[in-house]
Amino acid sequence: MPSAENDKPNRETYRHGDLRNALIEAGLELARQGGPEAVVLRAATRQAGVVPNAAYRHFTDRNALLQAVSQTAMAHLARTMEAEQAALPPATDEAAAARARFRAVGTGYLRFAQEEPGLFRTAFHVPGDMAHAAAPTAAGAAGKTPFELLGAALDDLVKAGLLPEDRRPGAEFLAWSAVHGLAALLIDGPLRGLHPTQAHDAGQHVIDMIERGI
Amino acid sequence: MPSAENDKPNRETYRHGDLRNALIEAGLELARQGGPEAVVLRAATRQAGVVPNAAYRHFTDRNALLQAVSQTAMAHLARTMEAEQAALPPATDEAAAARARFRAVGTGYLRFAQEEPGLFRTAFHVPGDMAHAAAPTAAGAAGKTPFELLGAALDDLVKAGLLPEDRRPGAEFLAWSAVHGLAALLIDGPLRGLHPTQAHDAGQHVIDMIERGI
DNA sequence: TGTACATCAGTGAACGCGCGTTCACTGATGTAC
DNA sequence: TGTACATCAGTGAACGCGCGTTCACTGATGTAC
Repeated sequence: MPSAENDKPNRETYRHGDLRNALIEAGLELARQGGPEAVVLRAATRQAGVVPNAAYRHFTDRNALLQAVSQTAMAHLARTMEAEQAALPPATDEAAAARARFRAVGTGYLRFAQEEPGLFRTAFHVPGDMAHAAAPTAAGAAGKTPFELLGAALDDLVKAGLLPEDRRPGAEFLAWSAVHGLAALLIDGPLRGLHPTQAHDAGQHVIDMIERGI
Repeated sequence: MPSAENDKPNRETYRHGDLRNALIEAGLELARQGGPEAVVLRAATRQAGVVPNAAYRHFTDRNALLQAVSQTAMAHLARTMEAEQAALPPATDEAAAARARFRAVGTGYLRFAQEEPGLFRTAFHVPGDMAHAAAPTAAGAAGKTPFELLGAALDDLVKAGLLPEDRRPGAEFLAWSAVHGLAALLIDGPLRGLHPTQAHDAGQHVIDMIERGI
């Protein structure tokens, strides 16, 4: 039973065991450090302790690997957003809870963008076709997507009476634009290198604006 | 007197005449079609009808060329924003004018992003260090930057009494985030391929949100 | 429980490619006399 | 106005590199009898 990764020195057979996942994991590490361009097939196989062409047993080409890595990065983003919601202190009333959950969607999104800029950029990198921030993985069984989390939070805002029903349609794109834009400015725009505290404040201000303007 | 570009067939001397600008122009064309990654030194020299290493008479390396192209793309963005303002019909009063000018800043920004996605991405590509959307070119004498245009529009909003003075500080980052985020979603996000009309509408909605939420 | 065999994951070697960058060069241009 | 010369923009050839991808292979594994 070979361990799933880092078995370069001590693999007991020439068989890897779980190369597909090892390659995705390696790709994630590359993406973490250098974004989507850094997801290089040969580098991933190197990191998995395997010969370059071995990757072709599991991915039709480099782009297929990149796509898998991208989807995984997107899943990580969603998980971070859910974690942000899960960490919320209990709210006094349902309205306050809905509002806190909504804000956590944005805060989690921004947290991930700042803590994992390489993965964030990779998640939103478009290999051929995109929209997988919105659509769940074709291979089913994935958790909620970032877009779905945002939609649910907005629905709750309406239920709690904090957002008029007639403002609900299209609201996700307003909120998403504002938060996504700040993320971009923080990652490779003029707000790069902002102190995490200031970045957090900027995030709260943007979310304030969304709440007011939505 | 060789023409500035496309003189591959009919250059009368082996001297180019204005290679530096020709390379930037070629780089812009590459960026237009494929974004910053497409700004390949050899491709630029090819398009300029010159041998690869000739570029080194004018740029220390590939990155210096990319940076020059990026700055030019940013200038194009600013010019598009100014054009959007200049095309505004005369307003009835000063407040209406200020408001229209503010909205034109965002509309022009989004127009450029959608019409020239490759250049837009290149303008915001960070070669080493960035923030040149905010800071004027070191080599002086450039026009207003996008950031300066936005700042001026916000100042006018305050003067016209449409924005409380205490909301002015930091307002550029709120507005910028929202518009920039929409641009990103339109260019390589889930809103890609949106019909220009719908994209325009989305832009107006985002600007509405900004006006309300700022 | 033991043997024969098909499968297919990973090997080893090689390919062609375009890239950025270096070197020593040449010859058109502008300047000094 | 004409000649000698220094400058330096562009040439020509070459480099080493890492990349994605292909091919024919081998041998560990699981399955059928």
